Amino acid sequence: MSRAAVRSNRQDSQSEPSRISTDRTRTKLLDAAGEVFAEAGYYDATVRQICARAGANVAAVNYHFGDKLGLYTEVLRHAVGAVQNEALRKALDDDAAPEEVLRQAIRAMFQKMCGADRPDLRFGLMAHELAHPTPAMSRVIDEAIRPIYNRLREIIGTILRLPSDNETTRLCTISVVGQIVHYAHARPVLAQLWPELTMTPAQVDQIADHIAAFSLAYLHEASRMRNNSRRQKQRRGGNERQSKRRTRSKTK
Amino acid sequence: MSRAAVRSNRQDSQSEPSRISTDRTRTKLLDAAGEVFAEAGYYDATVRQICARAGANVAAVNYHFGDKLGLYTEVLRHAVGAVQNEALRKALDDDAAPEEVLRQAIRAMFQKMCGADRPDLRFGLMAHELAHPTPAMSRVIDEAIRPIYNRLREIIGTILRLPSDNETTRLCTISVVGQIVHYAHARPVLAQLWPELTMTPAQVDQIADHIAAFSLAYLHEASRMRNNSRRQKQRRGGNERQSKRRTRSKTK
DNA sequence: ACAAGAGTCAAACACTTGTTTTAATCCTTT
DNA sequence: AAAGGATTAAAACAAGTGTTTGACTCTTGT
Repeated sequence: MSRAAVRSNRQDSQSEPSRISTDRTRTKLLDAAGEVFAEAGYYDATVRQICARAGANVAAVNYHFGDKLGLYTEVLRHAVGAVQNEALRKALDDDAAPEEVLRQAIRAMFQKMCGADRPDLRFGLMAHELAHPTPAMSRVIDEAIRPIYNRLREIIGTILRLPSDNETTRLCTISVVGQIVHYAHARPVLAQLWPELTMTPAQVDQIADHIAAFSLAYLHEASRMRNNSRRQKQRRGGNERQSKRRTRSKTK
Repeated sequence: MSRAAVRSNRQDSQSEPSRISTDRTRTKLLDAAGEVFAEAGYYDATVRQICARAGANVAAVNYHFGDKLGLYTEVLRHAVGAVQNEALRKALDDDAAPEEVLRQAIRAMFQKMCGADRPDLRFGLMAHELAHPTPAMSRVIDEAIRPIYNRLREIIGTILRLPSDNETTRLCTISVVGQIVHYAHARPVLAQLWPELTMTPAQVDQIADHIAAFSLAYLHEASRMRNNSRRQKQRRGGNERQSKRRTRSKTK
């Protein structure tokens, strides 16, 4: 207990030049744990499984990280810090039309979560944290989930012509990510309900596009309605076509 | 082992009038297991927890049901068979406009999954099975999930003017239930992202209505587009305005 | 060179899980 | 009332978990 505690506090003095030595098993442990945690989640992952993949002894986890949760926490720090720039980040920071940004963001998130290629660490952790929160849930949310959620709210708020902290904006954001996450969560169930759902790369793109189209229908409709009512209020006769009365009556 | 096997086969001769005796602990076990399984899911639920709530001995589970999975299977059979008629069933069998049926169905499902009142057994099992499938997944899907899924496809297909086994119909159905299930799955995460999400009865209704409106926007738009293109194809010059070019180009 | 400490390893520990055993109790039938 | 199977109860079992221990290297600073 004492040695482990001392060792796990070593990160505080990481700037010391004295310890340039091995640390190889620590790194291998971190890599293996990232994979296993992303695949199986915190609870189903076992330290023996992680150590086997890392080629290390069972005691290594406790020696280097104190305990299993310490390892998980450290994996988190690395995962969030390292992979900050990815396809999603690029899509989110693009300054194209907000509709196109949203479409690309949905595509990126969906591929990361459901794609055949090795699952992204962040999204693997996110998915499992959603289904089965760990003692580190707060950190996962604040460092991995909330930034994405906030950026999505900005994009969706722009399309809706509403502030990003508006209630409708929030509900729509949850609707969008809910659709995405559902495929990741319920994949085996959906596969049995609909065997043709094989998640080939082409199908992944197709589903992502569907989610985007499905969501944009409401976002555009709501934006249009808001625009109309505001224009109606201001009584500015304009050349803008307001042939959307039909749409509104149908929606009511 | 032998006695347990014999005992668990007793259900085959349930029509015999000879065994009207106790069976009380068996029933209490079944009730307690239903609650615990619906709350915690198959894996997190422990037989000791179930037996404690039922006031029975640990060995009772294995004596009456063979093993934990046998108990779970039996809980399933009772849950599906008993509660076949509920609010959702009423909503799904209503013959109002399909939009209204869908709205009510969403409301009923959402309340069952996220409402404050005691969670419905079926939906509790469904939710956990989605997140963490058990060896009985096939049965849960076939007996609890697939009927609802098929009925939803019929309703949504009607609105879309598409057959219920059409691909778009299936994708839309998954989008609808994905939104619903997401609130059940990710409740703690959503609560931390948005503390005002307290899931009061009023808020539950509000969210359900949002999901319905969000989904109906696309369903109506797609139905409208299909209608227009078909009319366009038939070359019947009409008074119908086809100012939907804008909508379509935006969707592409 | 050599003592001190960092790092590793096999083994064991403490605990929880589902399951089984063995004996005691209950209840029906004769 | 007695017999005998059905049911319960306490305890132990076997396997899996995270964790700790203590001996064994190997490097390192003096």
